[in-house]
Amino acid sequence: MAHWLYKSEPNVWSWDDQVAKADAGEPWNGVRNFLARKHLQAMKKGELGFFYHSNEGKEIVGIVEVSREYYPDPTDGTGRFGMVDLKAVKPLKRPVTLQEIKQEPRLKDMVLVNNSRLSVQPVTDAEWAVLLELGAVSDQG
DNA sequence: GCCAACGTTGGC
DNA sequence: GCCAACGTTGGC
Repeated sequence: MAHWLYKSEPNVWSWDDQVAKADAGEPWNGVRNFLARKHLQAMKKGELGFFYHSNEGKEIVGIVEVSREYYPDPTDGTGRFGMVDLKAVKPLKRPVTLQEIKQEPRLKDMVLVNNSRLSVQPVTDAEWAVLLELGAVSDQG
């Protein structure tokens, strides 16, 4: 099962906003980048990802799950882009900061480190495990 | 607030 | 199909 990472500016859409939606979930609209779209299209319902706060916080704060697979994004007038729905699963027991990630040798190849501008990123199984460890979360597969 | 990096657009 | 210009992102 693939894993993902979603970036959001907390003053626009924060982890707390996501949690408030509970099982209803929230459309992850607004992606206008072809590589990010490719990742959205590859997602399967039930796959897990990290929720990352960019600009403010600069840390991974929670885990989300794909609750609806790729479908058209009504906010895109060109009709080229789509989105998935995400629902909050659980917060990390302790947030993992970008600084920590950069200092961890096992995470040196993370997309977050090497292509920080990509808003939807794949996370490898190995990276996923390390981040769960740093976030003090043990029971996610 | 600055600026480097990068993706997209559009003219040729 | 190239590439310069432009806009945006996001760390600092």
